[in-house]
Amino acid sequence: MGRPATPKLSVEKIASAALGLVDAKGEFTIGEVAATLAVRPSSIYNHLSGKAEIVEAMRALIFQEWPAHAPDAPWPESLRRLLRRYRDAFARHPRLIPMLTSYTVSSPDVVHMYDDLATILDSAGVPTDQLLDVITVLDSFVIGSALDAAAPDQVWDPANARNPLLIAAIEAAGQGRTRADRAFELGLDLILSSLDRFTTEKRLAPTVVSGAPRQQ
Amino acid sequence: MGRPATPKLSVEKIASAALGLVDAKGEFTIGEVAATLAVRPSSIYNHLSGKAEIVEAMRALIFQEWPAHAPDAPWPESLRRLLRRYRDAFARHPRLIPMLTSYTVSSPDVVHMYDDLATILDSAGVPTDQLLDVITVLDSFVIGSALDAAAPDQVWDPANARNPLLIAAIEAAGQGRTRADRAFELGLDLILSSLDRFTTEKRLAPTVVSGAPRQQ
DNA sequence: ACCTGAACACCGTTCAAGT
DNA sequence: ACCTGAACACCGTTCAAGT
Repeated sequence: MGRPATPKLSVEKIASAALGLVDAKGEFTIGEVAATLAVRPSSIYNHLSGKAEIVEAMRALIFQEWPAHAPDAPWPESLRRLLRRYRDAFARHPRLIPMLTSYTVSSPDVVHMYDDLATILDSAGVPTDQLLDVITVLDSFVIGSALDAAAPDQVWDPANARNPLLIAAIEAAGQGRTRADRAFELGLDLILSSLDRFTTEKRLAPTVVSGAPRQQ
Repeated sequence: MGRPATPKLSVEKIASAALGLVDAKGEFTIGEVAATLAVRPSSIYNHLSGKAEIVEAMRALIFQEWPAHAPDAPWPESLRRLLRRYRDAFARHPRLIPMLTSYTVSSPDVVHMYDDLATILDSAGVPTDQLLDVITVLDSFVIGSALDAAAPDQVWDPANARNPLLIAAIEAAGQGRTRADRAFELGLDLILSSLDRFTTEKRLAPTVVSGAPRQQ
């Protein structure tokens, strides 16, 4: 029926509708997004060029308004806060995470955060030629932890284990988000305390830098 | 044409054909798998009940013949070897990784490895009620690192960065797998050295265990 | 500039028919 | 037991037509 006086759609409305569907059911189709917005599927293509672009718009949505770095805390605390906020941005939409695992790092929305990260690590004394490696380690841990938080509750089923030690460990640990959160904090402790210790020395893990031994 | 004298298909043949397609093009369709095996798409369903089961068969394929734990090395070395092997199992098929990120942990193929992991960590002195948290940390880091290794080469594009520190860091670091491998080894160093230090004390990061502070 | 309806190629899955 | 052909519902995408 021709174009309406005021547009019925926008990139944000589309991304937000898709995000609602993913949160609720773990997936989305163009048809469902269109139905949510009371529109025909082909209308979507006036605003975005395909499904992949909808996913990118969803990524932009959850990283929207990344707060500027407030550098007044000592670096371990700044770093800890940044990494928590980063993981939380993912963990608020657990079913979305698997859709974002391709080329996360290049997304322009996240670049701001890496800029902050670089500043903090530099102030911590990480040498320039190891800065990207440390960023990669932190990034890998955060994304892996977000995926872990996205996993269903019963992933750690004692029935799947054979080792009595593992069975006991599963029963001793909680379930769901509490377990995932606790593990994330432990990982932060392990990584940051090593960083703290190593940066007081001249460089990190010198034996490894020149060439890592591969496979046993 | 009815059934052949000897079956043309098997679960392994199907998984292997699909894996070849994913390695080559990053995705697969049932039709392509069927074509590769000179068979009609509907034939697949005599062996597997759908696309999701093909993915599970691919997971089983890459974890096939997980070697039994040889516990003669000191634990840090055993742990290092296990984690490298775990990551390599993924990293050999980088484009497959995003398909495996849902419910990784529950897969029966991987359980064997977690049994080994529990044994090693126990011998390292990790208390039972923290064993699963440590396993989760290691698992998150390995999976995050595998995803990083799967990322295309140009993810770290200096053009995307604004912070001069980050730009310098990107230029100082290499590209592609070498960079990813180096970062993985650094992460192992950071995590394992903390583990080593903390397990000589009575327990890991005691302040965090009872309840993690969330969001700044 | 933006919504619509019709049309397209393609995809996963089912199932009766065949040996 | 296992391959086939036909059929299905569904999906992403294109595009000329309408205002």
